[in-house]
Amino acid sequence: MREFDRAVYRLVFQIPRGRVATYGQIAALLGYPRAARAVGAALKRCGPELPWHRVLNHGGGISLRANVAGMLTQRILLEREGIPLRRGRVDLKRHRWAGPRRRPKVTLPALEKI
DNA sequence: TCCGTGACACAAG
DNA sequence: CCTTGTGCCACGG
Repeated sequence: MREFDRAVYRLVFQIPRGRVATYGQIAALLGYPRAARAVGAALKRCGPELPWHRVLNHGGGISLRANVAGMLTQRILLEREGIPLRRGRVDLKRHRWAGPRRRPKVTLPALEKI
């Protein structure tokens, strides 16, 4: 297992139910803004425990071109968790994952007073 | 090590 | 809306 693949899986695993990300977004979040294709390649090799169906192409569509069964599967998995597809696309404006939450800084005003 | 292959992205026509 | 062409880069043979 390659480091890049592990990094992809680690991140994709964090995408919550009801949210989606794009291949390019995952790549960028990992620090490889031009490795979107490599993300797709990594997901092709991932196990079923990973929420791979939450990763879409730049237009919010499903990229499993030649795999009809896979496309249907991804669509079903998405709709099952409340992500609708209109004309074959997910509304990224509405469902895009914001990315992993960095640990909040602990400089709270309340603490300053103490 | 080199080379072809994409579950991509983006711009142009 | 297409469709094509180009850039990209990890992976596998």
